[in-house]
Amino acid sequence: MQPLPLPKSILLRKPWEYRAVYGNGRRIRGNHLTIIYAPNGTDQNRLGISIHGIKKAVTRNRIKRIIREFFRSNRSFISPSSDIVFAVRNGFNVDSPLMIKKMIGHMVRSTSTKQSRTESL
RNA sequence: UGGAGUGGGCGGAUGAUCGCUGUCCCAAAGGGAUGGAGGAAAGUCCGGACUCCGCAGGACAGGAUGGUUCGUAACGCGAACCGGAGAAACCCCGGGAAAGUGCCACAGAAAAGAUACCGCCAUGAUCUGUUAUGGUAAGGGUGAAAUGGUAAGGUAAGAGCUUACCGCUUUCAUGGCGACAUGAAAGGCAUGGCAAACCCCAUCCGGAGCAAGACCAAAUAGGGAAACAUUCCACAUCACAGAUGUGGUGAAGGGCGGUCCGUCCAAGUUUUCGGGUAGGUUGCAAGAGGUGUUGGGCGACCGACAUCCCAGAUAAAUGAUCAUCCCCCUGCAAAGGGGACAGAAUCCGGCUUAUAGCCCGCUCCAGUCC
RNA sequence: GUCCCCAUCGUCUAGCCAGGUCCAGGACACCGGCCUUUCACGCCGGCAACACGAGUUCAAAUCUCGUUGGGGACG
Repeated sequence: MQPLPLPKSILLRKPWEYRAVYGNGRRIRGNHLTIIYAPNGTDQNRLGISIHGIKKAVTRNRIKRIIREFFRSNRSFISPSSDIVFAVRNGFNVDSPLMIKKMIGHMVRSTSTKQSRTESL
């Protein structure tokens, strides 16, 4: 394994940063999960996580850690460098990084094919 | 052996790689060392520490607690004991209803110092079916609850009317720090229930809470002050609306307009001051601390000595993968699946609630054998 | 994080403080009937709820404790 650090400088932390992504971003919808991303002009992706409606602190922390772990190992899964927000809603029951990797891979692939189709048309 | 009750403990382990984070060291990027969730971190139900505000002293109001004695910084917590209830252990309950007010639906005669529905008894009347008056509260009936209980005597029938025992009340004696227990005497029954109804008694409590509080401090708007500017200011004169003269200062912004003039609009510009927002620093972790030995105490707990430092994040760190082992389930095996409840946010002592599985101790009941 | 409040038919609510006549009342909605040529209006009837679990009490929507859910204040 090569080192894949995840410092705090590439995490979204302030409310206005999240608002900017929500305002200008494109959305990919999944099962109780929406990925919103907007190009940020830097040379790397930045990560934000928003969890709604999950009351147990244990599950909330678990989801946050899994998403961070996925992002750490797949830093550039969206091609132009963007600010990416994972918006999780109640009912999200993914419990391992492998599951989320499959899920997000599926989501990204379907949207990219759709985009390429629309572009070809 | 089976069942029941109750108390305590554990809450998967080790290693590797990649990440996050606190502290320390080398220090220019960066590197190294070391630490990194719980018994409930939860609910926020109590009690404190800490911080700010308030405060002569006292009383009232309001709130909380409620057998006794200890323990504790304190508590609504804990320990031991007392009483009640109860096959047993255990669990549970705990001031006052003979200070006052209030309530006790329906049913019932009557729901608290008032009385008699069915009854029982006596006397009178009588058409022999009953009826009037009086006595009585043993029995029946109502109800969640009915005016001491049982037995004997007694009586017209009955009744603490009398007696014995039990209960109750009062007084005394003995034991105990005390709650209370035991014994004796007297009274002759007075005292229904509800205080998680108002209330009375005793004790305790000032209010807010780390988003407390302290410090540093952008941008924008607004506030105070000063300077400058505005057909302005100061002084003098006049016929006092205003004009003139002298001196000072300065001719700045926007709209109409080709430009000047003109006209309309706005009140500004600069400096500085303090409050203070975003943001940052601090409070912020050595403590009513843990562990071991030992002394005191029935125990909760307290003392002495030694030793250890054991999370401090801030859109908020403790994670992922792999390997080996442990426990449980399925399976002949190989193998597969699973390992609860749950995540620190100023810190402690409790309570309550959630919790797969496992381990240990004590008590009671039943059965079998000796 | 700290501190508060609330929960009753499908909806809005009364009753709770002072427990009993409450298997819980009213309005709108819904269903059925009457009226009308029909609809509406009106009249009559029906359906339907005390968040959950313990406790106190003879008796709990009401009093006490806990749980769950919902909402609010503090930067």
